[in-house]
Amino acid sequence: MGYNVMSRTCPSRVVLHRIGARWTVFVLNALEHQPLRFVQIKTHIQGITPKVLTETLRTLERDGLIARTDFEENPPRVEYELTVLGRSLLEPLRAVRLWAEEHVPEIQAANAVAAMEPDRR
Amino acid sequence: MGYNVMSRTCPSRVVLHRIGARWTVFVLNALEHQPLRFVQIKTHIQGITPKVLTETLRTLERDGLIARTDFEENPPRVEYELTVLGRSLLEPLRAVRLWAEEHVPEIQAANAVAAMEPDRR
DNA sequence: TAACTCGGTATCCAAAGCATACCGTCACGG
DNA sequence: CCGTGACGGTATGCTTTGGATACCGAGTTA
Repeated sequence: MGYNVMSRTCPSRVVLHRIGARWTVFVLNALEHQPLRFVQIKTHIQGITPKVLTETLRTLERDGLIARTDFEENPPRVEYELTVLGRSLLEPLRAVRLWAEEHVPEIQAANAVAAMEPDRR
Repeated sequence: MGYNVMSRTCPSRVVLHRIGARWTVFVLNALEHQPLRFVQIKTHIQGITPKVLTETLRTLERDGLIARTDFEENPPRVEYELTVLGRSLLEPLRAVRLWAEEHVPEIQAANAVAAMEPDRR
């Protein structure tokens, strides 16, 4: 398959940029074990604002990674869940997340060292 | 290890956001096989602007993922290469990149479907 | 009828990213 | 000795994305 993320016009470039979008990883991870409602996702991912969460969810839905179900009840109930496609992305992303959680000390150490070095200009 | 990316204050959150930064994946991938010079990286990653590349390189250097060597020659020669830490991130990231390259058609199809649906409001 | 819940918008501001032009140093060719 | 070019970036100005906070509409409950 002739896709190559390094090419400026390659569609895989777009896809990779989308995955890298600030909150994608967090949302997909939040939905790993069960469908969740808007407020539940927002609570789970501490610090995300409703506007950004809405945008992220819409994008993921358009890309076919999550499905949105509006039960049209009242008070409103809307659930988001991973699609098969979205679930297939979980494993690669989990590896990255685990790497992040494992290597925090090394990165903090590197930052500490860099902070005491004279600025390069 | 008590790190959890979902916590607002957790350092792993910062690390994960940094990995997800727009160009990190591309730069690390570019350096996979050998050290490269600034212009080589810029050529390899089509479409990145020099300003953004500079910022990305500085951040990666601060985080200890790449090393910068200035040979102080003339014309200037500066090489960037992965550190051991940076190299350890390659494998998780490669999985994500491959996923992106593999699932382009599905995502394009999902977008095509979404484009013909009436707007939800 | 007033308060509450939920799933968002509206508004405004800050930060990140992009396009383009330009710079300083030195080597080299003429 | 002067112009040209390579390299590794900066400078500038703009657009896009992200963030904080307030608010809304519908229906249910008290």
